Amino acid sequence: MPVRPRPALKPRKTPRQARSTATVDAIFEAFVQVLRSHGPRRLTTTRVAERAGVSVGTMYQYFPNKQALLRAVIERYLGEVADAVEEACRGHMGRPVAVASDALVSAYVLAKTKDVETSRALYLAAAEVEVTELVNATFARLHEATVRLLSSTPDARFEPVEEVAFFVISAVTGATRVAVETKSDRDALDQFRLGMAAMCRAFLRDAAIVRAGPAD
Amino acid sequence: MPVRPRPALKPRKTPRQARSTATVDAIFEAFVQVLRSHGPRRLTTTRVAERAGVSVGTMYQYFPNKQALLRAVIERYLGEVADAVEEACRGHMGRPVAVASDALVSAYVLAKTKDVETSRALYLAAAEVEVTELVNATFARLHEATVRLLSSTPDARFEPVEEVAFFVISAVTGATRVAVETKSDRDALDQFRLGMAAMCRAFLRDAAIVRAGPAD
Amino acid sequence: MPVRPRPALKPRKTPRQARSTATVDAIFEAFVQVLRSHGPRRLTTTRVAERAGVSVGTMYQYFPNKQALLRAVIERYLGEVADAVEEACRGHMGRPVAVASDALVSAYVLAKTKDVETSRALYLAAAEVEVTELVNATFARLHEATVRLLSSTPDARFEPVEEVAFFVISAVTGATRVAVETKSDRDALDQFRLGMAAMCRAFLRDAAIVRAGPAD
Amino acid sequence: MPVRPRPALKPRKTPRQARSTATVDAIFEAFVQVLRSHGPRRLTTTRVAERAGVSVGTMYQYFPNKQALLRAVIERYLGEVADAVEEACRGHMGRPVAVASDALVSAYVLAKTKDVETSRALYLAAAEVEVTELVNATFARLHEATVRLLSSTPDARFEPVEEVAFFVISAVTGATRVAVETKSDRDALDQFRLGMAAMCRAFLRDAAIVRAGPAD
DNA sequence: GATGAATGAGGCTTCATTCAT
DNA sequence: CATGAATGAAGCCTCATTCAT
Repeated sequence: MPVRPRPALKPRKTPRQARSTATVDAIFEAFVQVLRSHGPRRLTTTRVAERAGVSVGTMYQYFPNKQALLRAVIERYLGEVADAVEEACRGHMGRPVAVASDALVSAYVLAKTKDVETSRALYLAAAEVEVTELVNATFARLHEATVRLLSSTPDARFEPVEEVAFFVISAVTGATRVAVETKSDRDALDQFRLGMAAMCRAFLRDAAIVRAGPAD
Repeated sequence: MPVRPRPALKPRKTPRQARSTATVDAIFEAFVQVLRSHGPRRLTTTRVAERAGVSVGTMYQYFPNKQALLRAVIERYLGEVADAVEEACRGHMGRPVAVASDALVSAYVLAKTKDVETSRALYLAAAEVEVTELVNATFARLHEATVRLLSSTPDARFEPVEEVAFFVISAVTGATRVAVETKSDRDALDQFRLGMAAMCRAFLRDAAIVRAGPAD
Repeated sequence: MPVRPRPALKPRKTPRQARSTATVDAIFEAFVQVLRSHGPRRLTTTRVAERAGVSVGTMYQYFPNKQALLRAVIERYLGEVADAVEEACRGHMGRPVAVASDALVSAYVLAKTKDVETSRALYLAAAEVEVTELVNATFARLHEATVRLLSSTPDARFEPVEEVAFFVISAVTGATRVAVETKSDRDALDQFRLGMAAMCRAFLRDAAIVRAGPAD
Repeated sequence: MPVRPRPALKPRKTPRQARSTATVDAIFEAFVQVLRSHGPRRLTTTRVAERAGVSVGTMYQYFPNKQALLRAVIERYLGEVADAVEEACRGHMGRPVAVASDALVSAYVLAKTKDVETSRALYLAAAEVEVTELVNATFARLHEATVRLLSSTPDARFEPVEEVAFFVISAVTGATRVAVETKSDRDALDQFRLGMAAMCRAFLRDAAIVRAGPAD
């Protein structure tokens, strides 16, 4: 499995930045809206372009084909999520397990939950085969960050840390998916976040090999 | 067959049971195979019929349209999974939390893991809007069974059970999805099952309000 | 609109073959007509299907794509031409150069000239890259047949036959193309045929190394 | 520049001659290159402009549409060929048939053969309906020049000279096309030229009505 | 019943041409 | 004037569904 993010799918051209950024944003936004309102099978290039307020031709100037558009949308979205998690991990290296775990879970859930509707829509799009590698690569990023984080905790050691990290990430990403597809209101989602954090904390406490304290 | 009434999509006819059962089975099997080999977008009615060894016309005798076929396949599959979980729950009512939890998790993971390729394929098909309700209904069945199970444990009480159950089911189903999409070999999946069980056990131990023992 | 002729109350003699043959013929005919009336660039699958009286879908059941259709049309046409020439060659092995030459030229020109409009149209289609190999292969067949024919003449020998044959075939096919694109009426074309025969006769007489007669 | 008036498609503007000539040349060159590398169907205005190093907009300043560009390219090319042949004819008026014939054939074949790749490419482009008239007009120029040449030979007379000329031109142009599409290396093409000259000489010797010599 | 050829709407993509900058 | 982004008609092809045999 490829581990690192694919740089791929640049827009075909890079015209005046301002305009093109706006256009690309509009297309991304339209993509999500159409996905939401019509479902993945009725997500057509024409509909996206129309919704974005540009012609198909224009859209094809930015994305060489539908697949590329799909990948670009997913890539940006997953990239943001992974960025948020990585930053949280970097910011909590060396902290106690419970703190680090909470930070990790919170970062992920918040990122996914910031705009539930979008997250929900993109889960559907992520089922397409041409995007599997992107999903896997993102999972790998999350996994790696978690491994690093868990390796840095002063109060516990995990063995094998890769496996423990896999459980944490699987459970968090998987459960969050269910939550996003199930709940819409802020409160419920916040509550989910706290609950999920508790679950991971519990699991990690259990899985930990307690590190000998310096004293005694 | 699932316990609860199926709301929709009966075959149009019910002739000689033996033959029609065989045909429907062949179609279901073909559906999954085509899904696996061609992906959800190239899953066409013609291809499924061809693979199943019947004509499209015949297939339309059993399923009024492609959507109905999709729903029937997903329904049967999810039904089996939910059946397995419900049975496990029924079989472990009144047992200690740890035992009950392990049984629940194992039942689910085993059901999903019995035929990984099929499970993996159907995750893709389940992204279609027309099966969302089915997925939700199944989730509800799992949730309900879990609530019942957790309410029956003699050694612990959960408050609110619904929420605790939600976490367990979310984590288990979500993480299993990740595992199914990530791992293929039996050993890894068995190991995943044990790990997941451990995670839930830990969470439930933590979440439990210890019940007063009979003595005192 | 469906093409199907009402079979009336006759014994169904012609099951599948008849219908598909008729359809393929109709498509070929339509192809040529559209080519004639719209030119190669406006030769679209839709237009051909429409003209043939079938739906695009039906056309795609017979030909997997436009290219395949193009090749099939050209292949059938060039095949007939090459067949005619080969037969003429076979039928004149061992005859004197002048006779053999005339037979060869006549056979080719007649084949190309039988239906000038079609020949003219197909010259346009033959410019497409995906058909070059077919054209070359046909040229090779003609060349080979000519080589055999010229090698069999009792009254002359050619050295190297391959080259002499190349000139004959190049001139005949090339000039015929010009004639077909230039003239339409039977008389002019017949006259062209005779003139071309004369030209080749003259060339071959000149190129020949006279064979020693048996006597004297 | 050709002798006879060009009927169509002047550039829209005629500004600083130097620059526009250079631009037009670049466009023509690009046209041929794109034709060669992408084939006639993928010969797009954008690609040509890009290859020529100008913007599409600029190209449309010189040629009102793609068709006009196509015609201009073909016109220039065919014009050069016809010019070469006409000049050869003018230069050999009154010479003996064999000499005149050789000059004619050589001039044509050399012109077509000077840059085989270009000639080959342009044969493809010439299949478009909108250049038929150009091709015919060029053929007419060649035919006329040949008629004049054959009418000037002191040692032979042809009857009807138009028809004889038609055969010669048809065979030469047609066979040359085959040669250009078949052979690439200089030697083979030179050999073809000599062979073709021989063929025409033979034909004309045969077709000639010998002119009474001055004596007797 | 069973069959599968036929249908045609609709999806993706290209490219000649225009026009605001 | 030159530029090249934007346009959208039109091309190719797929596939769910029907219906005559």
